Amino acid sequence: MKDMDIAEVAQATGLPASTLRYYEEKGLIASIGRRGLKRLFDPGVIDRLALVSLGRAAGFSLDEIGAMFAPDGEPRIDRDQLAARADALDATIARLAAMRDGLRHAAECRAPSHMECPTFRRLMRAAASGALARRLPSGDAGRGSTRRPA
Amino acid sequence: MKDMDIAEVAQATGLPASTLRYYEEKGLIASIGRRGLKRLFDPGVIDRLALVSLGRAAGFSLDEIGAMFAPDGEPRIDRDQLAARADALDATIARLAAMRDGLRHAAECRAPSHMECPTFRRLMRAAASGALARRLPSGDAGRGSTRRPA
DNA sequence: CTGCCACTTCAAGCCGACTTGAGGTCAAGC
DNA sequence: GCTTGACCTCAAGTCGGCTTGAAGTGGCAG
Repeated sequence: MKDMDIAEVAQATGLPASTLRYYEEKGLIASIGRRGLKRLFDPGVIDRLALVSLGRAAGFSLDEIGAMFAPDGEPRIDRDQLAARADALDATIARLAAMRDGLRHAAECRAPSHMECPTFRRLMRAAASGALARRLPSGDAGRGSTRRPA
Repeated sequence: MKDMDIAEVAQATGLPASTLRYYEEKGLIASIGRRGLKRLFDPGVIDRLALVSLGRAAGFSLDEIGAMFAPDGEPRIDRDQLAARADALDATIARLAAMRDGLRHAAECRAPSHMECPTFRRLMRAAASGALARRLPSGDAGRGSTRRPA
């Protein structure tokens, strides 16, 4: 197999063509040329896209993923960065596990109202204190969501 | 303490006044009146906001949270809904744990390049297949993010 | 009574990751 | 040679959860 057009890459990866164009624009992938207007991709782009998907699944932003490819191409991925992300995931997991346990208890609790269940109230207090607040793994790219330092 | 103005509620909850206005607009909280233009809140709003924070931490959207308060006020929360969310969290946790293990391994792996580490490659394949894709707990409010059924 | 400033409203902006739509190009098949 | 339709570009829209900014109001200290 030689080079692929965008439809073939889309087919192979399951990603819509619009996403592939967007990724190219962001510099995450590169086409090797054109036939007329049409982009031609090297089959290696498939692996590259798998790497992008992995990065996304791990919670990295597209910009962060872009930074992981050395400007000249190869996937220079920092092991410290991976370890940091793993730690962040651990923290997230702990947070989610606490929520899950609390919810599970509240779902099964026989108190007439949730407000009368001590576990539920404890959970509420934790949430109000911000201890359970939704913060994405790390990266901290300051979206409109998470609370500001006040 | 009688009723509170918006600054006091903000102070007590750590939420910015703009957020409180936004929540009121969405029907998540209600002011009990005005002094001039200024909103007055019943101190009970603090608990209500704790509940909202809890819902957010559990991954519910503001609309879903709004639906959990019966239109007439009280927090009628469906236990099935809580159980479902707990299950969803379990699935998310499993996914994140898999990622964490994979990242940790890749970070420690002595292969000269990540591409030569079988564990890393397995992870890449899983990500490419969509098995690790970021899908929010449930709710499925169809944001632009998660992949469409094709 | 006056000035101040904390509050108000309303519309618009922002973030990330894409999607969508209008309008254009061109390689290939008939 | 002509049509077809898959591809192209570029701008704008989407989604949720807020924030921000301009312009207005009015309770309360002095």
